[in-house]
Amino acid sequence: MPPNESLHLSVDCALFGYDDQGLKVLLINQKEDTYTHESGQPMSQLPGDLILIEEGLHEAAERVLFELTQVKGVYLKQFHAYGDPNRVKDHKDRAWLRSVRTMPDQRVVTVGYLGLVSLHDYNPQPASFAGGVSWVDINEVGPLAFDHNSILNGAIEALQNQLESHHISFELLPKKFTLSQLQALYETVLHKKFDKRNFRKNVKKMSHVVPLDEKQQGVMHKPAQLFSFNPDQIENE
Amino acid sequence: MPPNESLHLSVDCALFGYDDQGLKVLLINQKEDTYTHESGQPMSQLPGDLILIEEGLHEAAERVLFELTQVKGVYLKQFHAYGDPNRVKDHKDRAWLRSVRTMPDQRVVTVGYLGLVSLHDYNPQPASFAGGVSWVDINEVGPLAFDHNSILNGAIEALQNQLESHHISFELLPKKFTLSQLQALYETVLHKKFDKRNFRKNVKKMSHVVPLDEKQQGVMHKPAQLFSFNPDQIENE
DNA sequence: GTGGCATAGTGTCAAAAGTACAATAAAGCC
DNA sequence: GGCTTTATTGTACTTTTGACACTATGCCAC
Repeated sequence: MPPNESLHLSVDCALFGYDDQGLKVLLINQKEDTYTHESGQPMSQLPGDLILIEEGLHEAAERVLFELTQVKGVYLKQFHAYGDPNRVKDHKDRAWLRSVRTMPDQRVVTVGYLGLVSLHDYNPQPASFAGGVSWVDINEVGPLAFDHNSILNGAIEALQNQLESHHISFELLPKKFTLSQLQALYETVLHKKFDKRNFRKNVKKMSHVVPLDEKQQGVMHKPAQLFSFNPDQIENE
Repeated sequence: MPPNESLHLSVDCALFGYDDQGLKVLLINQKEDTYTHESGQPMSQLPGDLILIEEGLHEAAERVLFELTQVKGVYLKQFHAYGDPNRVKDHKDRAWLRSVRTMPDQRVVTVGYLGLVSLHDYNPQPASFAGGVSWVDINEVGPLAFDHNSILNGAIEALQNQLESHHISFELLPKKFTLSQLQALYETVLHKKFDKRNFRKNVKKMSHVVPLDEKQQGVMHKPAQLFSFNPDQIENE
């Protein structure tokens, strides 16, 4: 009667990091010699883990990220569940699964979480992570383990959809930022150019973006005014 | 090492039906005498079931709905996964779980699916369903089992968000419909009034809403022109 | 067959939002 | 002081949105 007595559930996190060099995603490289592409390059994957029996989904995603980055309090949001019965049955993934799981043949359903961090203020260096973890530019992600390319694409789509509607851009920027930085973020994430004057006109209508009495320092050009986000101010918008 | 050896996974479906009387959701009443509210009213819930071990999530949702309504091919879309470790631990739900599950104490994570059917053309009568199934107006849904009220709210929100962006209104209307019906649908789902002339102006810009050479019949007033959706036409919009 | 009833159908004007576009200002460097 | 680099600002035009009220057509009752 319990038809899925031995089904496993995991979370996979697409953690996006942003800085002036662009939008990146955190990937893990497996060190197993056997777990490589045909070229011999190590296989990368999104950080993820089976959830613990007493742990909520969101909690599980927080744990996975904390174990890798030692960072707490990052923005995290569920975006989709992936449950194809064959999603962990691909030949390329079998050897590695056998080496790390006690039940490598179990079906695994996974819930995808989207995470956001700024790489400006505090930079969670790959060096501080468990070995084999790195930030990879979103445009340079190769083939990943399992169905992680699909999951990543789902995450990117969710990020794009939410950027404008959910006031989450500040999760990717330093606490104090310039309007040019904000514009560059929008252009990077949405793959689209904005007119500078029109963009600034729109920002001035957002009451949660507040100008500071402070200017950029140490740049060899006219310093820009700094702004910050005031999350309390997100009302009538 | 398998930390969730005995975790269960289910799907729950919020199937919405629409007709001139409004937007309704399909609910199941349990017949167990012990599974009631304090008032003695039977407890209602969203249709759902544990997924089978070789079955995809979407497939599982289709199966659950087919078993209840005998209808295939309804629009179905995943919207959120619910994984609170205590979501099936509430006192009110225990007795019923013990009566239908071999492992009633197992944690159950569920994936919510949103379904849409038109109650105009073909009406899946509750009578044709397994006993105790009924359409309940969306504004008259009482307390449901487990966390099904949250799930239903999530489904309503997803429906509202997708109505405008995803061209799904035709899933809720008869194949041939009037513009007044379309407008009433929007007003019901979005809880918002629209101006008749402006609404029609906008519809005329949607190339996938095509006018037919046919008029309403059997009404005791000026018959309206009929329209239909052409899904192929969904391009540049 | 006329008058009443119910819903269908239609256009204009003003306000708001969006879009295209270029010159001046301020800081660091040499 | 002149050069380089990025910041900052406004205007004219177009498009979209929003408010608003009367005529048309079919059925029914009398």
